[in-house]
Amino acid sequence: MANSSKKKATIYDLSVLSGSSPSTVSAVLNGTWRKRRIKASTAELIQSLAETHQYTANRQARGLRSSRSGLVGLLLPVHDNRYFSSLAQTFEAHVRSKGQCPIVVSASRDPDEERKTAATLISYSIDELFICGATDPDGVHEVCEAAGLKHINIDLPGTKVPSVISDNFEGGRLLTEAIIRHFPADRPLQPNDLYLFGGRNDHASHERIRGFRAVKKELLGGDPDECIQPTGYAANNARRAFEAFFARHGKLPRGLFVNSSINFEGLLRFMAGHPHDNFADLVVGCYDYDPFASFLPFPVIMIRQDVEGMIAKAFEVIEELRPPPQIHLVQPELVPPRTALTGPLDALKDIDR
Amino acid sequence: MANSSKKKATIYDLSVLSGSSPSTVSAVLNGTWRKRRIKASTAELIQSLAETHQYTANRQARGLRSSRSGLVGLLLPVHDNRYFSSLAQTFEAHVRSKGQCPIVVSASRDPDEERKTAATLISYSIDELFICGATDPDGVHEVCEAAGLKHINIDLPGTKVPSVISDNFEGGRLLTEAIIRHFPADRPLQPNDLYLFGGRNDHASHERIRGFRAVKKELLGGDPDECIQPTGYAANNARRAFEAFFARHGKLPRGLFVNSSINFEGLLRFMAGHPHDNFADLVVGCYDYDPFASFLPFPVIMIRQDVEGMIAKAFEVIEELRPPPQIHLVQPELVPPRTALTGPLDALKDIDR
DNA sequence: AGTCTTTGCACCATCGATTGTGCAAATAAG
DNA sequence: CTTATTTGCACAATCGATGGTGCAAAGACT
Repeated sequence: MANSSKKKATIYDLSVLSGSSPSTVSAVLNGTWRKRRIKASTAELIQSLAETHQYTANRQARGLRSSRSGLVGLLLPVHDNRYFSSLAQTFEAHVRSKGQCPIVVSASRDPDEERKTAATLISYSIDELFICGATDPDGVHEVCEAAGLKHINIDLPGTKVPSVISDNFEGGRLLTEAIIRHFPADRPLQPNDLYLFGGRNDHASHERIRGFRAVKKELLGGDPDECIQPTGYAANNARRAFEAFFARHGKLPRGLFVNSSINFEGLLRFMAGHPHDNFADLVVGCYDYDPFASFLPFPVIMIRQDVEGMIAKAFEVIEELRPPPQIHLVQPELVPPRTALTGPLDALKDIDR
Repeated sequence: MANSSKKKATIYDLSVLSGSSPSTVSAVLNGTWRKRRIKASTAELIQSLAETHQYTANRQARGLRSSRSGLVGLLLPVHDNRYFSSLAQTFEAHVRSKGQCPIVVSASRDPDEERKTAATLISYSIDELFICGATDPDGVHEVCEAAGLKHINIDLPGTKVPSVISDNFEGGRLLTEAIIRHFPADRPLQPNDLYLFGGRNDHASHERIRGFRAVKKELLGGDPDECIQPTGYAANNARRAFEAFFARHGKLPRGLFVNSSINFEGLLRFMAGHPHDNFADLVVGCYDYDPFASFLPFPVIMIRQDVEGMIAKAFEVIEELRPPPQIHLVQPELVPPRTALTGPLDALKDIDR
């Protein structure tokens, strides 16, 4: 409460204290002082003053002048999901390692909110925007383009700038094949036993479904259309779809391809209301990885997307000068049942104990 | 590419276009124009110009002048965790509903990084900071205090400003009692059968442990010290602790109180390496809720913290003038096995299909 | 000693919005 | 028709940092 009082020190304060001009102080504190031929002793004086007075630059002022902010944005569909939150975690680490400040915001898969959110971020002069899982990536692109903001798509592709996404076709194939092969040869799956639930009208779902159908036709020799049940990315929609199926058939399909952990939660909600033994012969493949889901009391085969790989690739591509609007595929990984993989949190050192 | 070209429109552009002064334009666009007695027709003209030229205010300039930014910060330990990410999700909705912009950042439970991160946020002139699960809340407080920034603690309490946290003592009691009562009367739990794994040297763990020990002594009549095994909030530490126990006793305790889903993941990692039948008689209580964990092939009793309640309370308290540094307890909820609860995502409308 | 070069720094405009103040023109009051 | 009031807006300082430019003093060189 004494001297280092209420208001933050500015270069003007330090200018008075050091007897130098504000511009000299600025140059010293932003590192350009050698280029400006400031004497080392002057620099040291100012730096020590800055230290004792706890100077930190006002980023709004700096950003206003330089029209950069040091902020890097990540636009997510939602936070509350292990896939997206691990993307956020990994993204943050990358941004921080470049000395910038991550700003993670969600837009609920609403195209309108996506654009508005992007506009808000732009009004803070963010330096780059990573558009992740957007429902309308090209709509967000327009907004960014108009502001001259560098941006890139992740998870769901757009057509105007590069996109880094999972190889959903291959992942869909892998998962479908694993589900089918998980059934013993003496009780093989029939084409009508294997359903895909979840997903919506987006690129990822389309590709996964394409992979699903291709493998199904190849291995089971049939692929009825009704086996595809898109439900959107909402747990309760998925639950209703399972209820509807159950109402019609008195059971679930023996093999389930569940498109995303959110839809899998819908399956849980269904299960909570039905006796256990309905699921004795069930094999679930889920396009997403969750360690707890992997240990459920029926075989759960999962796909883990390569979050670290996607983020790394995205940072690599966004640094390029004028990258073509190309799709970069990153291979996902098949995870057998009862597998506990490590994640981004394992990279953190644990502090006490 | 035509006229609405590369650079963003400013009040000066609109000033020229409208024939008014920049200050008039500013007043019209920030809503203070009535107070400034601007003619309605002038305001309408400027507003329509702003519309057609897609004007959005430069927030850095506004923030510089007004020393407010419209940014509200949330400092998290980590993103990649359902508890914290649902806090983020809920926080975001609250901030957005107030017309401000949420900025969610994690600091890895590192006290030093917590302070640095807070300082960074402050340099962007954020308006408020919610300090969630900080290892050193009072350290962050110093930084905020020095900058005159309103702040509040969530999840882990500090001593300088109000804190909104779960009633961990009560939650610990509830969970412990539920674990004990889950065992049939003919094979009751012995004091040596019930262990607590996980947590660290923080307020939450202390309180949960206090609740655990109180109930244990009360219901089981004993409470050996070795039954408390703090492992930090790291999955691999927890795994090692389970391995160590198993090496000594050839089995796990029949009853497990697992302090957080992160530690529960450590249990999964342990389980992945051991045959299934080691867990036939196991009951797990976990201080955290995860829908998938709730359906694991052994009874899992969970605690769900009232995320919505905590966030709402925190926003309520932070708006008060000079709130005393008091702890506000929010009651958590006991979740029986095989329960699929809804979460913040269920509030979102699903767009297509 | 005189000229040229280098060193070291100060000055000032600038980024875009906000806001206190001042002052004409329009209107009302007498 | 004159004075008082209200209306409607422009002016200019300000927030804090940046970076181009200019210029005096110190040093090098002939």
